[in-house]
Amino acid sequence: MNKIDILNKLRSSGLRPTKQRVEIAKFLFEREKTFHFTVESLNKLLLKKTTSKFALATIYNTVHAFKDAGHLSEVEVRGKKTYFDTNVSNHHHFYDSETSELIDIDSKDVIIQKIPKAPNGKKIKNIEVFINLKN
Amino acid sequence: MNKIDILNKLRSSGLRPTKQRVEIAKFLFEREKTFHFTVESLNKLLLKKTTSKFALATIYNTVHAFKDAGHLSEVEVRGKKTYFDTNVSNHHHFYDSETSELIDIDSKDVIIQKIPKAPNGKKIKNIEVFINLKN
DNA sequence: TTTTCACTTTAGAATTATTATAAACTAACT
DNA sequence: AGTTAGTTTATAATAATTCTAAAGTGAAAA
Repeated sequence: MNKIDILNKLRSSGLRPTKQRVEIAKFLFEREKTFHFTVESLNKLLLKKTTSKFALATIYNTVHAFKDAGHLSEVEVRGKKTYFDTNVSNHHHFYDSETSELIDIDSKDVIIQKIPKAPNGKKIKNIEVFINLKN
Repeated sequence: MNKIDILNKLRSSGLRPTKQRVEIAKFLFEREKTFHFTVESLNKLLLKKTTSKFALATIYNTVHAFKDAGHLSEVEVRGKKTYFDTNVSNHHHFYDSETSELIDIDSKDVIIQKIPKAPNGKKIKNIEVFINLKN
């Protein structure tokens, strides 16, 4: 994903391409593999890998803006931290609480044969399968 | 579940049956249906339904002691709050984000046909299926 | 190009959920 | 009843996140 793509990605989601957003977008989306991070870890990485300065609130704002625009998905893990995932396709997760590591599971690799029907008047929005690991 | 059962439940899990624990246990376990709550909601309910006073920290301590003893299970939901569930059997959940309501799904009602094998050296501890609802 | 202005960033304060602390209290063994 | 280890309590501390108000900046209009 090159600079033009990044700018288009931002503009097409109604996000003004500011210096910070472009830097963060480049850092997040110019990579081959999917990437999991917390706001805290992203902050540290940006400090190390870029020359710009970022207020923590800006990182929160930007990450949530990307999430709302569908460029990131949010994964909540037992225990405080919220992770974000550059993989926005429908998929599931392993969670290794030893290492606090989140690992993608392709949706093809999980087949659910039977689910209950939604309560009256409700519909199913999505199904998340979360596989907790131990050693 | 009567008073004797409550006392046994506490004692058998190494919990000294203090006034607060007995009150909380009665409130949580003397009911037919499973019950979902947050520490905050439990605090409000205890204020309303009992005459004792409870420090918030006591509610946290007690709920976690019950959890550690296997009398409650913990369910984490996208968005800050941690819920507890008096249903400690293996089961799954609907989550209705409109009403912030958590609804049990019997494990019989979910059949998973295929899951990936755990990463190298890891084992699967448990699988949580979380069905998000919309209107 | 310059001006303008709504959208952004920033630093720091505020909020929220939870945990830690240390003193006062109490269940239960002697 | 006396002792003690486990408990409760109020309060402070912590951690993640959101809010605020001022300063800054894309980009549309002049």
